[in-house]
This record gives sequence, structure tokens and C-alpha cells, in this order.
Amino acid sequence: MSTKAERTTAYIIETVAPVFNKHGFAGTSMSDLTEATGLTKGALYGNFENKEALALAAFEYNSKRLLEAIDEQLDSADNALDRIFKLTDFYRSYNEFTESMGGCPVLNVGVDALHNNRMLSAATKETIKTIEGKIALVFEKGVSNGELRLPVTPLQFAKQLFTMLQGAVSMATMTGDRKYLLNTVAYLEQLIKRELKK
Amino acid sequence: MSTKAERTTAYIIETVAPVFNKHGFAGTSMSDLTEATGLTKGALYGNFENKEALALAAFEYNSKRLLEAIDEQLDSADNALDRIFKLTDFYRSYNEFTESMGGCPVLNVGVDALHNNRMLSAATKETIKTIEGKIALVFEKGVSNGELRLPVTPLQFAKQLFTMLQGAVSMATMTGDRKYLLNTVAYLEQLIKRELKK
DNA sequence: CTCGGTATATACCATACAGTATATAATTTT
DNA sequence: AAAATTATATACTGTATGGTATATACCGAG
Repeated sequence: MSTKAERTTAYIIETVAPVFNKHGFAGTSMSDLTEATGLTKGALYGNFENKEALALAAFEYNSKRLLEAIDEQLDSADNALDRIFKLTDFYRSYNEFTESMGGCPVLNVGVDALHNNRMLSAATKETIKTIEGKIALVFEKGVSNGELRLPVTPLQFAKQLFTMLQGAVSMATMTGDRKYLLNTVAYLEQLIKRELKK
Repeated sequence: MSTKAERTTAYIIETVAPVFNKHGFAGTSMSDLTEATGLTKGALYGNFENKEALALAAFEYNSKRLLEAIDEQLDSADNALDRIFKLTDFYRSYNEFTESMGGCPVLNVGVDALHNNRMLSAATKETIKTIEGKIALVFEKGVSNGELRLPVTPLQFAKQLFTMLQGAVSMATMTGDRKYLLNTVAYLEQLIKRELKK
């Protein structure tokens, strides 16, 4: 079993993650975090070197949760097309899924950190690459086993798909209107059926 | 001619706009702004009530510039399809266009302000609505004069188009890779040609 | 159950923050 | 060009900031 200290560290990360994600790095103060956790600065600084390390751990936590959810979708079918459909369908309720994180970590941290924090910005770029890679892999297999055809390379198509999904995420986030997600996914599904099905 | 005071106010807004857009509301300090403008707090507070009023004026300035650029595209052809193509082509170099603003104001402020500033958040929502409306109007005319057909309502299609464009903007911004813009626009152009041309 | 180590709380530091009162300088108006 | 007005600079608040030193409480091993 995990030691008390480890559980405290984990508790801090979980609790702090949505706060950072919602209010950004500069918009989150250490006292916001003591308030959210019910702990004191001594506890926070005993477990993390500084504010940046905390923010990074918080993002990595959210990012990991997202990547695991995406993996779950992409592994829950036995053919490429259905895997992609699982993924697109997942995005229909993406807002609900990311609610406990304080919103989409890729979008929020990606935009917040860009001109403000090198490490956080690099971390979001890495997450984006990882997601695109995961999607591309599914397309690749689908092509190599003759299940589907692509107008461009698998990675290229994966990037295009993810871009459209992130567009919907971005619009749904900014406006608070989930329809952007629903409509985009509906469009993508018919596009995939029409263009990729062999 | 404009009075000196008016010119100072305008100068402050212009100078401050990219700073706010890059670093966000909480990430921008009043001393960042005195530094950027070469003026003192006295001057800033003489022209604006507080930091929030400054940030709002800065966003409105960037937003207006963007809306004018979009109008310019949508007015520079005599048929609906070419107007839309002007717009999509504009997004190929959207990163360059928004560089002097410190990035896309809709994306940056929309994400930054969401959980942090009601007025700024409302202002971005308004800008989004305006842009979608402008695009929808072009589609509407194109339909009513028999130039093109749409699978959904004009506003619905405009929203879908803008969502995809903003997705590319978002990805290009976060990764620093312009290809997201180029590829998305290329895709959109062939989509429009194939689906809307009557 | 007690001791040694570790984790958290408290109290504190220097600095930066948004904002203000007032003095001084610059611009309009007459 | 002087007077009246307005705009900017300076000097200053009180508070919040990230971070630290140290005291205290807690936990786990013996």
C-alpha cells in the first residue's frame, strides 16, 4: 500500500489540477491552492519545489487522464473504422468528460502557457503529438489490412481529424454550447463513412 | 483632427492590446503596460478606469481589426462562392495577420477569460456570434440567388466552417506549425467546391 | 509505546501588485 | 501669450504574491 506522504502528493495533484486548468498559471495563486486543498503552504512546498512544478504535475495528471480515455476508445473495437467511431463518439460528451479537469487541458494549458511558460507549453505540444500518433496508428493498421483507404498519409489524416475535433472543443468551450461538438462529430462520422470505407 | 488626449488613448490601446493578448489578463501587470507604452501609471489610470477597462478596450481593438479584415474578404468578390474562398484563403496566413495582435484574439481571450472575467468572456462570445453571422449572410445570399445549395441552414453551415477554421487556428497556435492552417484550408476549399457548387 | 524521522503548520520575508492622491507639466482656450 | 484646463509623472498606500525558516505534529519502525 502507498504511504501517507504519497497519498498526500497525489491528493494535492488531483485537487490542484482543475484549479490550474481553469484559471491558468498566472491566474492561480498559491493561496488559491491552499484553500482548495485545505492544506498549508508548508505542505505544498514540502511536496513540490515551486508553483511551476505543481502546475506541471497538474497538467501531466490531466493529460494522462485524457490519453487513457482516448486509448480506451481506440482499443474498444476490433476494426479500425469502429475504433475511430468510438473516438469521435467520445467527443460528443467531451465537455462532460473534461468537466472534472476544469476543461480541456490541451486547449486551456496550450493557450495559457504559449507565451508564458516554456515547460508547460512543451508539455502540451508533446500531448498533442501523442494523441495524433495514437489516431494515426489506427488509420495505419486499417490501411495495411485493407480495411480502408486514405486520401493522405495516416498521420496527415489523423492530424486533420484531431484539428476538427479540437475546433469543436474550442468553440464549445468558448461559447458554452455543446452543439459545436455534436454537429462536428456528426459531420465527421458521415465524412469518414463516405470517404474511408472501402 | 484628433486631440492629443485622444491620440494618447489610442496609442495606449494599440500598444497594450498585444501584451494582454499574449499574456492574458492575470498574466499582464500594470507595470508590464507602463513598460510597453513608456508611460506611467498616472497616464494609464488617467485614460482608463482600471486594468479591466484597459483589457476590454484592448480586446475590442483587436476584435475590430479582425472583423474588418473578415469584412474585407467577404466584400471583395461578386459572388458567394468567391467570397467564401477569399475568406478561407485569408486563413492561410492568419498567423501572420494576427501576429501584431499577439495571436488570435478570439482564441486567446476566449480561453483566458472563460473562468476569470465575465465581461471579457462575454465580449469574445459576441465576436464569435458576429463572425458567424457575417459568414452566414454570404451563404444566405448565395442560396437565395440560386448560386449554391447547402445541406443545412446558412447559419449552421457558417458555424461549421468557422469551427473548422478555429480548429486550425487553435492547433497552429499551440504547436507553432502553420501547416494546420494550410491543410485545413485546402480541405475546406475542395469540400466547398464539391458540396456547395450547384 | 517510544523514539527518530518526516511531513505539515506557523510565522515571516522581500517583492510585486492594483490602485490613489497630489504635484507638475503640457495642451487648449481665450 | 496668459489663464484655465487637462493630462501625465511621482510618490505613496495597503494588500497579495511566491517562497522560506523553523517549530510542531504526526507516522512508522523497533
